[in-house]
Amino acid sequence: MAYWLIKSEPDAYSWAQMQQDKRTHWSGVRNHQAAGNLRAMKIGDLAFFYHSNVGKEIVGIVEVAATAYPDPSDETKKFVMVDVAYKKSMPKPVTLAQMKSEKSLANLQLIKQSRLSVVPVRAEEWQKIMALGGLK
DNA sequence: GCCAACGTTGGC
DNA sequence: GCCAACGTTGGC
Repeated sequence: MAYWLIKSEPDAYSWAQMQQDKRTHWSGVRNHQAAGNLRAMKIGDLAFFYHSNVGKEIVGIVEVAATAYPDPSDETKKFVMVDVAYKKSMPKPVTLAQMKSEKSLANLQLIKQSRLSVVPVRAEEWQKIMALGGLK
């Protein structure tokens, strides 16, 4: 099983909305590298839900519920989307500042490539962030 | 095919 | 509001 981190601006689609919807189409990705990550997702993979711009923190966890399929909102037919389902909220949101101050998270793709909206997370990074967020 | 100009994302 | 990073577009 793989781990990921997906970003959303809360003004566009917030965690509160995700909790309400329970499941949503993760559409609108228009970057080939991010799309490649979407294609690599498997059912049951977990992803952190990160609020970019406003908040700049990981607020929850979602589970991949459908693997990549064509994004109908993309006229070029090149991009895909996945479905994700609400899993749980972070008892304590983990901020970007917190992650940057952790030496063990120095290689986070989120930090190294801040503009990418779908990034992989290593297992050890996942565990570390879970602990920071008050889970397990 | 190169590269300058421009647009977008996202942190500060 | 500014700026760095980086992707895309279009002229040549």
